[in-house]
Order: sequence, then structure tokens, then C-alpha cells
Amino acid sequence: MKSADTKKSKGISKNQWLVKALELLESKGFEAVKIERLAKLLGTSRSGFYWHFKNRQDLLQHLLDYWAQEYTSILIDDLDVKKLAADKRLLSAMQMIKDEKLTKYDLSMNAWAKADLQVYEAVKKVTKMRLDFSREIFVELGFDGDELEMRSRLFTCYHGWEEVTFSADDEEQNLRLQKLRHKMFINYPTARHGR
Amino acid sequence: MKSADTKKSKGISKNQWLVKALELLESKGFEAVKIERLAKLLGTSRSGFYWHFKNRQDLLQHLLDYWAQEYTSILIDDLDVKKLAADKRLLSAMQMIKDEKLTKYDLSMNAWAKADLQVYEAVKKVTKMRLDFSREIFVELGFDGDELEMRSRLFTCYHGWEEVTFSADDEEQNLRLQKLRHKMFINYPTARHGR
DNA sequence: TATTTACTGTACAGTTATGTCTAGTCAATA
DNA sequence: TATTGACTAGACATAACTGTACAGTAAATA
Repeated sequence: MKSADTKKSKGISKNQWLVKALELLESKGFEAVKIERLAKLLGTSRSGFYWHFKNRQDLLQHLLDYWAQEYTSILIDDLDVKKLAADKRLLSAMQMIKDEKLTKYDLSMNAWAKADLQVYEAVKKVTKMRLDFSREIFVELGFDGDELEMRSRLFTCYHGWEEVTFSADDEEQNLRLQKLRHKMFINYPTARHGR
Repeated sequence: MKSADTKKSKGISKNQWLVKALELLESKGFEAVKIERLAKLLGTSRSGFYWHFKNRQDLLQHLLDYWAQEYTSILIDDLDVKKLAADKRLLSAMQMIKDEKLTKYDLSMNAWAKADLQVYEAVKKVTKMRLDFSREIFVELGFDGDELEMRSRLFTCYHGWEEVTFSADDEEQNLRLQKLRHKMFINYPTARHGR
């Protein structure tokens, strides 16, 4: 109840600025993250903003750091997931990406990356982390060489962009497709006679 | 030599405004498409802009129309491709997406779609067209039900986002991976005992 | 109790963008 | 030759946004 952003402080905290900024980033793109707009949305003046952040660039940097930490390590460093066998880990990852909305900011970040080198580097790093994570799974499942690479890429790419690309209207079908995907990634063809 | 945009006109044509705008859209996002900026880049004043377009919204509408037409129908309506058997059509599609850079504006358009309902609808329509295109192929290859749906989605999603997601540094590997992908999509497991 | 921390509002100067208008140019067409 | 089409430059009013400065306040801490 007494978390960092529920300090019961008098005014608008640093965290509240960040959260609103992230919201705006997601819904309207990074160019829409304007200090004046944030202030209006938070029902305050801009002056408090400059207490917490040096300037607009400083805010954007914080946004980037926050995303890179929260939206990649949460899955990759998860100790419970780490313990699982490869096939269960694959399923857990699929479920977690969906439930925790780990790709929520991917589109915005990727779009932003086109305009900002620093963001580009951060996004690249995140992609590499995800690719390494899935590659480990497919190694354990017995794949190697190009087959390993292709499966890791296919997995990473699909689960990174599924939500953006396909509207998730039919929840029942999505569940069936997830199971089928799991089977496809593991069994087509079985690792043994795959090579 | 006397194409629409090489009229040898005295000033900046409608097409030149559009092309520059598309460039800026791709490199910096739709919020960066500012009339003033375009004028500066084209080395002219803004006045000509308002000859061709009613306002900024009008320009963006034209951009959207142009993209929806040029970057989807080019593949789907290609008569030479249409004649091919399913497996060859799959390969042709992969090659064409890569060579013609058919996904060049996907990221920008998708990001833009988050802020604009009209763009959202257009993007959705394009995705549907692509999905239908690949679904037809996989039907011909003997798939149906969830397996058909999953393969179409996987194909559409991967080829739509590959370029954004993975930097294409190792061209040799990419070629090998493309061939493997083709094989995977068609043969894992073969259509006959796939169901 | 005095000071510091974490803010708030207002005001100012400067930049960048919007759309409108006016006056003018140059080339092609009637 | 006169008119129209396709522009260009420059000015204007308006708006959104940036960063800085300054004076004030309420709660937490020394």
C-alpha cells in the first residue's frame, strides 16, 4: 500500500510523470510526449516537471531505461521459469508475454528507435536478449545450426508482434492456436530427425 | 522519362511533397511530418503546399491512400505470381517482400494507427489482405483448420516484421534461412499426415 | 522550531508550427 | 495576346510548446 508511487504526497510525483508519459508514448507515439500535455493531463502546471527531470530529453531517457528493465528482465530473469524444462519454459514464456503484456511498448519503442540512435541501440539490445532466451530453449530441445536460428527468430518475431498484427477477438481460437504453436515449435519435425 | 513526377515543371510538384513526406514518415514518424519541415527540405516556402493540399490532414490522407495501394496490391495482384503453384508462390512472395521492401512503411503506419482511427482501419485492411493471400497458399498446400490459420499467421507476421526485428547483417545466412523457412512452412510436417 | 524537500502557480522570452492572404512569376493554352 | 494553371515569397495572427526564473506552500526531517 505504501509503494513508491503511492507516497500520499501532496503533489505529482516523479513516478506519476513517468507513468503518464509512458501512457502517452504508447497511445500517441513519442512525439506526442509533451510536457505541457502531461501537465494538463495530470491537472497541474509544468513547473513540477522540472524539479524531477532536467528537460524533455531526460524524461525520454528515463522512459527508455524503465522499459528496457521492466519489459525484458521480468521474463528472462524469472527464477521460477528458469527452473522449468525447455518445453514448459516455452509455454510459460508464451503465456507470460500474453498475460503481462510484455510487448505493450514494442511498437512505440521501435518507431521511436528510427528517430533516435540511443533508442535504437536499446531496442536492439532487448531483441538480442529475447533471441538469446529463446535460442537457449531450442538448444535444449536439440536443435542447432540454421534450424536453431530460424526457430528462435520465428518464435521471437511472432510473439513480439502477434498482438500488434492480429486483433485478438476470438479468445478461444487464440488459446487453441497457442497450443498448436507450442507443438509446432517443438515437434515439426521432432528434434531427433530434424537435422 | 516524362513520368508524372518528372514534369520538368518550374516548382515543387504535388508528388515531390508526397515523396518527401513519405520519407519523413518513415525515418521520423508521422508526428515529424510537418509542412514547414518539408518546405525547408525541399528548399521552398510553404505556400505551394496549400496549392496541392487542403491542409496537413489532407496530406496524411494522401499518404495513407498511397501506401495502402502501392504496398499491398503490388504483390497480391501480381499476375505472374498468381499463375504459380502454391509452393513457388510462397517463395516468390518471400523474395518480393524482401526485394521490393514491401514492409518499409509498416512500422510507421502501425505506430500512426495507434493515434488515428482511420489509419487503424487502413492498416487492419492491409493485414487482412496479406493474411488472405497467404491463407490461399496454405489451402492449396493442403492445410486447413487451426493449422491453416496458424501457418498463415506465422508467415504473415514473420515476413512483415523480420526486417524491423532482425538486422540483416549476414546476407548469406539470411538466404539459407529463407530457404529453410520455405521448407518449414511447406514440409513440417507434410500436409498429408499433418492433420 | 528551523530548515530542507517536494512540490505549485505565474510570468517571460523564444521557437516552431499552423492556416490565410496578398502580390507576383513563369509557362502553357485559348 | 490574354487568360489560366502552377506555382513562390513574404507577412500576419494564432497556437502549442520549450526552458528559466521567481515567489510561495505544506510536510518531513534535524
